Amino acid sequence: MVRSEEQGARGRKTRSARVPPDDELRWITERAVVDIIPRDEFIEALKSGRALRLKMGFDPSAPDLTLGHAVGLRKLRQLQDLGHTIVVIVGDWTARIGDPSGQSRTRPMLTADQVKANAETYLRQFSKIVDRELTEIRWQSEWFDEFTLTTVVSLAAKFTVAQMLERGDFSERFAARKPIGIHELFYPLLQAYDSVAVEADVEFGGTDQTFNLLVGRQLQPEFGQKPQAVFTVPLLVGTDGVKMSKSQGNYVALNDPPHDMYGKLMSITDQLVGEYFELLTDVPVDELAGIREAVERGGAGARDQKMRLAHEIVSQFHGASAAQQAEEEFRRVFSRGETPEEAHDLRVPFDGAVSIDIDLAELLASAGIAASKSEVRRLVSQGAVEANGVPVEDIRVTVRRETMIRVGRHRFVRVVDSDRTAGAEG
RNA sequence: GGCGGGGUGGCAGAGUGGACAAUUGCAGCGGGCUGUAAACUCGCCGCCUUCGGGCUACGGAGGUUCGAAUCCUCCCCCCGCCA
Repeated sequence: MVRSEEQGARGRKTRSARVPPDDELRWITERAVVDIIPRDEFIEALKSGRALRLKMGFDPSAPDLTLGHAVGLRKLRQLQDLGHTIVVIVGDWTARIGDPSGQSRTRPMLTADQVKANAETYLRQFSKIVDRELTEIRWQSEWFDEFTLTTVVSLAAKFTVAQMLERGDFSERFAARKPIGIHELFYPLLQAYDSVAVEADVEFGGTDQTFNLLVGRQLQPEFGQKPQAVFTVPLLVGTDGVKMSKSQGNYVALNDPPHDMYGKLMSITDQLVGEYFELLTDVPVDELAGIREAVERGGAGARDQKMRLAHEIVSQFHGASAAQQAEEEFRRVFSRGETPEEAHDLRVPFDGAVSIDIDLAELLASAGIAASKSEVRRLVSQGAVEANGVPVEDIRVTVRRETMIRVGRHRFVRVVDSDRTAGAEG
């Protein structure tokens, strides 16, 4: 019914947006931007004061959003604040195909329930950056469920194999005689059709999406629509300086608790600090050069810049006081080597005794702190485990209530009396 | 339809009858040094263990053998080329 008010691209009710002053316009179109196609047209559109429909899609195949996603979402937020409309596409169909970038295999089909759950988690994280209330959320199944073989074939008929081979990873695989599934060719097509379905004015994505976004731009005129502009943002590099990806474990998730997020940001390589500031904070552009220099000089100054970065970013997602706490905790544990304020409690029955002997292997493995008992033995033999600051030499240790056990650099657990805890709760 | 290549630990990729829980690289984990950076360095990296050893593993099922990731049979799966 939303659609009925806005029949067709030309008949759509035009709403207005605020026209940004020049400096803001420059921010929008230059900072954290790789390419805008066509640039001039996009800028004209922003100046026209007409509310644009800004499309961004996601596949509900993996529920965790990372700081990498935040780059594009922050851009969308900026535009949303001007009064433009964000249209989020839940890619419940494309998720079944899996974006063929990389040599990823065909993913298992997700059940409708999984998709729904993932989409919900996604949107919750999404809302940390953009205003969900003002966002139009659309599911691909709204239109693709209606598709027949006829529709599919005629859609496919609008593109050629040569056009598809323009895409880097396809042409590389083709050249290397590596397999390319026919269904993979449909990924860009379906994504492109989304743009038609929602009448997108602009589509956003990381640079790895450029090809897909352009296919949308090519397809729209076939349906009598004005071709969308294509807006690409940089891909955020992972904490270790390599491409950020979940399988590498080098990402910062938007859902990470404050101290984790803070810690991960403190562990990024120095060269990344400037980039992270530029892409993920509102720190003014003229300060960026100074930050980069400070980091380059190394030492405590570099660390301080990193702390500022961590503070800035944690504040965005968890608020200033959480950021403050995370920072204090960081200083306490890593700068001063003290034990953390908070630690996961492991409940052990003391049966009234003051101290008891426990099997660390059993305890840590069953609590999920270590992968297996063997691993605990290894850790102990390598001197990686300490109890109340004293290295543990045997997997059998004597502990008292509140004994703090440290595993490696940043895993802490506290032994508590399960009897007492139970009593206190009841 | 014809011909060929291949399925080994998170990945890549050796091994082609015993010395293989399986070379090596990457990733990961831990110690040292530091700024939870980088670089460097040392160690670990299937599970269980009373530390003697035991168990499970090289696509699946059988078989040959004192002994199989390695040989044989059947099956399943993947890939390329030609038509």
